[in-house]
Amino acid sequence: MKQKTDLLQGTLDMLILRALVTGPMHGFAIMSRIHQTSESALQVEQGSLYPALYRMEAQGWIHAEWGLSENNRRAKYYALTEAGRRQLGVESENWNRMCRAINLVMDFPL
Amino acid sequence: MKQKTDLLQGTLDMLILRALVTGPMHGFAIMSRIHQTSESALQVEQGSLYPALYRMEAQGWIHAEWGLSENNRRAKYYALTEAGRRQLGVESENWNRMCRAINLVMDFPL
DNA sequence: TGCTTCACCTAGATAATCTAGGCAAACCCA
DNA sequence: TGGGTTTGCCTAGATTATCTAGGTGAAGCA
Repeated sequence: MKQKTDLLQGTLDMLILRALVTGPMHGFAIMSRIHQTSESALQVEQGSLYPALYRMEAQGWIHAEWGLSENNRRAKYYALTEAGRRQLGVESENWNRMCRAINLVMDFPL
Repeated sequence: MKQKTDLLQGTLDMLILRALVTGPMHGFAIMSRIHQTSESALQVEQGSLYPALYRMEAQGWIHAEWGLSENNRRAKYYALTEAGRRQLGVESENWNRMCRAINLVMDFPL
């Protein structure tokens, strides 16, 4: 049985980029942010998050820097780059297009 | 580079089930139907469609029967079962929940 | 001292979809 | 009659994203 918290594939990068628009955050905070703003409907697993952050840093969409968290623990802060901001635009548009297309099919008159 | 026609993973079964609500159809027709009703935004590949149809028949969501197409060619007609109709409800609800959740994150105030 | 929470990391499994082929019959046209 | 195009079905293997299930270490608290 699938978990209801499974993400739609292809949306994780977009969600992370979107979370970072408000400013640099560390991985753990990104996780909680997505969980909270989605009203607990979305739960990103750590095993998905960290590889994604790596991928995205390699792509140049985000930039990492070690720092200290609010709780005085070492944490890696990720910040959106210019390329990341552009990528967010692309993915966001793509998402809207897909959403619309699927809803066209779903709402097609019987 | 990803094709813009790539489907969001997890939505294919739902789209097929939805297409069949209007009545039994063969695979080829399901493909065109989805393409048309989505205004060409969605393009299901045959290599995705047929395995999906098999999966879904094994699950008991659809029932297949050989027949003749409008063009007088042999074609396998798929019909929605009762279980398939229920499944469509489940997946449709799930899709709406996910959509809403993602949009909550995307539209979160800065 | 020991438990819990925060925070990061990774290997391997899982599963959905796509790529890229192939087959056969019907129709059309020369 | 023969060849090309369209219709329609099928499959093996690659790709890729995400999850599962483990792990580490340091901070804070009792």
